[in-house]
Amino acid sequence: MSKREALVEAAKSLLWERGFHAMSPREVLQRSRAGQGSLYHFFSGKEELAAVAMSAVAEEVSRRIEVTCGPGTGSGIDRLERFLMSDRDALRGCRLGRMAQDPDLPESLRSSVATAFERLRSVLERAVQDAQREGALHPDLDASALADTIIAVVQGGYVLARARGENEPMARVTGAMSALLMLLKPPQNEPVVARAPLGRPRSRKSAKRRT
Amino acid sequence: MSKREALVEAAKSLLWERGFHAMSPREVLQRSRAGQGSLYHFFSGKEELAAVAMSAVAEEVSRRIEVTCGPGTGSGIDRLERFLMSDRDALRGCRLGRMAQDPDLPESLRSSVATAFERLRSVLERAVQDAQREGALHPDLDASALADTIIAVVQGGYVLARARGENEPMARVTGAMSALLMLLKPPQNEPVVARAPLGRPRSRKSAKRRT
DNA sequence: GTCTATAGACAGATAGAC
DNA sequence: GTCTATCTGTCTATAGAC
Repeated sequence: MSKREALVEAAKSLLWERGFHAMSPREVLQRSRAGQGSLYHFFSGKEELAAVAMSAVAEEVSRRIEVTCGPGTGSGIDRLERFLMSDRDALRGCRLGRMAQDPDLPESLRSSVATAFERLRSVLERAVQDAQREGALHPDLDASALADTIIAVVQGGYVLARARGENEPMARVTGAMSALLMLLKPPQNEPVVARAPLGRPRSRKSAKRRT
Repeated sequence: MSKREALVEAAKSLLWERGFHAMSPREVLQRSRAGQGSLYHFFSGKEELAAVAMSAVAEEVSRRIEVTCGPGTGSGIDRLERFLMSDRDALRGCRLGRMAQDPDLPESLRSSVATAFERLRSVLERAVQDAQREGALHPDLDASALADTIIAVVQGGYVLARARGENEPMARVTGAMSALLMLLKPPQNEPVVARAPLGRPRSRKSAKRRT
């Protein structure tokens, strides 16, 4: 492994474990067994190294989701279920979500995180649409918004898990969300006459839109 | 306002805006117009000041939720709706959730965050139970897990909003979650004969439990 | 109680030899 | 390309005068 690769690998693990500010050149150098010279030879400084590392992480995460939950890996509802119930080390935190919450995060890293979340939403949106087509999910649901909501539940699971210092809240909320989806099968095919309206009249998109 | 109060107020705002590590004594001192002496007279150091500030924030947030969404403030479903649709400056971030994600956060601050989330869950769990009693929400749902899931959606909304650099994802996911709840009215009262089972057989609690 | 001055450690970056 | 030595700034904390 080249020194450059070693530096990026060290940066990736440190970003995950300790965040951007605590990813000091000193520690990166120790882990990668490279000297200062190498770091500043390949990169303009700490930020560029971190940006390259973050970009790699985003690509890895995106690709993995696409492979495991993309179209062709099962029914829509199965893919949603598979995503929700993936094994997660909640206390370790999400490599993407944690960065998003860092107030000091430079824009060069944030944009990678944003792109990864976009790709993830795209995969889940497709799964929701398939589930609706397959009759496993209520057709009135906004696929794009529901996809983001499923992502939000997982991200929130990380937050609650870290707050409590236990993994349990993650399984708790992903399990509940999964149960919710199971309850949301559309009305049965038999000719149903004028069932009660589904919730009060409201736009299916978010009701408020700020700025 | 005493110097001590001024220090705590400065710490509270800095924790929110910039996080724990960036809350430097230097900046706290500038904002509070106190000198180094005052800080180290009232507190053992940065960490103790931050812990006191965080505890105050947690208390404020908890109390506000209890006042606006607690029992006696409307029907269960209205209280859940009110919580989900509260005005939030998503880009500014959640004072509690952001701290939870900080890898460098000392235990003395984390525990305050944990307590606040516990109180919040308690308020929402009560609202879910009331909604179920009032026939506005499906009785099969686990009230405690659903309460945590609603919290998770909001926390995830913050993450997605910050990742994208826009407020919009917050309204998007809270709106979608709200719509989901509206679809989850229990089966109508009319004697329904043998409707299809609600989702596949599964425990209502989280399906997996780690550790 | 509150202040200023200063210590000691480490951050991020540069210089220059090999 | 890779190294070591060094620079400058900031961090958290302490000292000691008023």
